[in-house]
Amino acid sequence: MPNLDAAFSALADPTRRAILARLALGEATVMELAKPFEITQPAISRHLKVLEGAGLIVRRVEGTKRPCRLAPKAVAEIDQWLGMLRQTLTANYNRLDDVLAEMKTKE
Amino acid sequence: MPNLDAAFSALADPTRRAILARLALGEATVMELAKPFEITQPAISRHLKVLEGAGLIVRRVEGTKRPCRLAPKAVAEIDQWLGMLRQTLTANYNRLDDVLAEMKTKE
DNA sequence: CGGTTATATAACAATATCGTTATATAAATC
DNA sequence: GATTTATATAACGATATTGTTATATAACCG
Repeated sequence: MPNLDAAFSALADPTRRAILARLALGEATVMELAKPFEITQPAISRHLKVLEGAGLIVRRVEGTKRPCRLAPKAVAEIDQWLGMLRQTLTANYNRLDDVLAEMKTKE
Repeated sequence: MPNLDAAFSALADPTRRAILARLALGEATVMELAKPFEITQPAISRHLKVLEGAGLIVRRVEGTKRPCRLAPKAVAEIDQWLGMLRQTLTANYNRLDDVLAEMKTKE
């Protein structure tokens, strides 16, 4: 069972999305991830903790460093949830719905 | 330019996700949406305001009622952003990454 | 018109979030 | 062994979020 609350909540922050975007290019250490931002290192550490807690990233220990990488599983789970809405988007009855709404408006 | 902050933030709440799930089945009024929940009507009204602010739903006026429906556009935009991560998930270099990580661990 | 129904808004308390600075820890290096 | 580097944690203030109750508004109904 994924924690969608935590996952979406984690994605709601632009700094965290930028971190994920960076990690999409491959593994990176905390300092590497912090560099592009103007916020302090502790702030980044906490963002990473949030991302880890949401299952969006995983970390390993390598000496003093803690390289981070994307966790495919969590992203897949978010994707799965969105799939439900996506289905509605593309379904025909959605267009029908639009038409009906249009008709009612004109009444 | 979509507001991903607002969109993901809106999705972070389970009540709001449930509302969206309900709307995926078709239009519904505020009262209809409120029924399954134990929270009060004003709370639902505010959740809807959040969803509307995030562009995830649209509302029309029909007498006293304000029927809500999913807004395809916002969902598509979220989807698009996630696409970036999805790509990483399925890409082969991700597996390569795993292998490299494995090697480093064993060193 | 008067009462009910559908919804919104304001005010408020409880809790969460985000950034900062200061400090801790542990590995790396000189 | 002392210093530097990489990262984490604690404490704190500012702001945001969520729910509640009370109340407003406007359409509907008899």
